[in-house]
Amino acid sequence: MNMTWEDLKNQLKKKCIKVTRQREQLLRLFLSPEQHLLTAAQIHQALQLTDQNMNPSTIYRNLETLDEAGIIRQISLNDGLARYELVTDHHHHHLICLQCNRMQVVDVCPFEEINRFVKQHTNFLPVEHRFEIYGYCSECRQNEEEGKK
Amino acid sequence: MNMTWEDLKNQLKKKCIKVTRQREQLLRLFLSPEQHLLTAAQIHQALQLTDQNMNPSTIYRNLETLDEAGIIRQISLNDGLARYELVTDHHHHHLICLQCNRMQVVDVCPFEEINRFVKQHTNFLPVEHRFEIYGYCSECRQNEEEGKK
DNA sequence: ATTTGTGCAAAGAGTTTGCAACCAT
DNA sequence: ATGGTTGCAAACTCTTTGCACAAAT
Repeated sequence: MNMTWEDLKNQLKKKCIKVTRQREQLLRLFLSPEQHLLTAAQIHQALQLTDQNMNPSTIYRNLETLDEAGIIRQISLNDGLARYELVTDHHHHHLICLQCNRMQVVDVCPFEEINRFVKQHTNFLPVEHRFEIYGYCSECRQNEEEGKK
Repeated sequence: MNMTWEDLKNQLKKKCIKVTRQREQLLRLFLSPEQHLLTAAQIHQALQLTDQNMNPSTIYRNLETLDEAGIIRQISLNDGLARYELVTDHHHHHLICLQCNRMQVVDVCPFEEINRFVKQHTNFLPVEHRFEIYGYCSECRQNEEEGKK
């Protein structure tokens, strides 16, 4: 069900993108479930913590390459920083905590109804959409509660 | 129904933000219906076309001031540039053309149903949300059609 | 062997900040 | 009068680019 490094490696090969150490390190980050959605800076920092550090140029160039190849996809949230996530066939949206910025995935999608509405009431041709809900995650709500006691 | 410069001026006074020439010029841009959603660069350019030019620092500082005062609100779209719109009591979402980047407003909002779903199935407390649909506006679709003939 | 990718350094955008002069209240 | 606001210049952050060397196919 979940994607593995082997899956990603196959995608790279299929698209004639060379499998380098740097690309492996970068892509492996996205496989950890806690790190679905990463900025260039977070990637840079995460790699420094583990082993080698990767040059920012390399990170940016690879993010662009992988985005163009459809292996990852860019998403922008309210802070204006470019974030990336793996492309999967699993359609989803995000719940983003206003306090800790962690993100969880939610499977519900209102698009079909809206789509009908838009097609019926406007001349606009819908192609893709983004839907993000901002609020407070269970952990932050719990911490908040405990702080009050 | 639509907001006027007098309305905005009253909001500034109520919040003890001085009514300067620069702030009037900047806010008046948002009153034109074609210019709901503006980047700092678009503001800079628009003001140069009309009369005086405004220093970028002044634009950025005022966008921040007005955002904090709740008179305008920041929105980020897929290109990662910060955009601003007037805050109104009129809840809406955006249709953004992938070709010309123009934006139209749509009143339909799926949030209530999703809200129920999220509250029922997660521990997340929803506070606010964003929903943008990307596609092709009627004008661009028409131009495309005519290009084919 | 050839092509593509990497690190480094420098350059480029967009944005922020310190400071002196200016303006709204 | 005075406290907030502006313009200018410099600084800062994030990102991109040119080039020589290194690595993957």
